[in-house]
Amino acid sequence: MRSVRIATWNVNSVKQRVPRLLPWLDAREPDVVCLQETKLTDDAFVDLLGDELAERAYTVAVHGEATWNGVAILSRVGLDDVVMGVAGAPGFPNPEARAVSARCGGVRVVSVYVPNGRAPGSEHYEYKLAWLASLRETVAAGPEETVVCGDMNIAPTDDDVFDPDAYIGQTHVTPPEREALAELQALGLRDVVRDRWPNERVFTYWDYRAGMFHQDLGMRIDLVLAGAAVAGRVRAAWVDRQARKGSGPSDHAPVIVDLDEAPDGDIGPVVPPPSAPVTRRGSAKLPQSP
DNA sequence: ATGCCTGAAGGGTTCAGA
Repeated sequence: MRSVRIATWNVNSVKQRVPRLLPWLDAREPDVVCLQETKLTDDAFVDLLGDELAERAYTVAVHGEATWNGVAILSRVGLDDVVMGVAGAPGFPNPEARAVSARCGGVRVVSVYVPNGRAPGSEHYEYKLAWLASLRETVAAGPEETVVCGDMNIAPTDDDVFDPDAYIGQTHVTPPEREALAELQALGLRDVVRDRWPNERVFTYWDYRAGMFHQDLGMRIDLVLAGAAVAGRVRAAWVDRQARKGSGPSDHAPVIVDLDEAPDGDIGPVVPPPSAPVTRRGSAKLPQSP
């Protein structure tokens, strides 16, 4: 099969983001797109975008609700075995639309919007940890050919925030959150963007306020976590900062990952992918996939 | 003054986000 481009993007209201989402789809031509914070019911999503997506050959799996949360997967390389939500996951207090998964192009793709946590020690924080434990249990059923994509609402390390001191006492950086993420990754999932840019300043979220994006004061909380069979195919992995610029952006940028063709028959050795293009610190130029 | 933006619901404001 041909190479596959997978992207994930917290759009912060797909209704507000239509003028950015459609041109972005046309420019980047992703084969699979995981969306988060769609903030629409399934019917409203299909009414809003069904025709536009069909014109672009995307099939859609939506799992949404009014006002908050909401996830989706768009695919033009097949969309089978769709599963809404995470089995056994807690609600707050009722179940929320925070996960949808499907088999796309031979890969089990999971689009997730992990609970925010609000304040360490709060009820919502405990909910976040419990929800992550359920996600881990579900992924554990078959991590090899799985890719978990989305807004994890956790910065994996201090290198993933602009200033660790600015986050003392905040969610997204506490040891229990990072441990929950590490336990998910311990199933064999690779953080493919960090693997590609081990020493770079890479963020995916910048607060709307106070010119945070302009100053590149952000966090890396939107991740692509790939099982071994997927991680071994990664050819490029980058953050599309262009989509955070200009008028009417989401506060998150998309993450884009290109996979080589799946090997035929035997899997063979898992070799490191060729080195990615280097972006200079402070450069306005985007890392481009080959 | 965590609410310097932004979005949603709903009503002249509040809550949520990370």
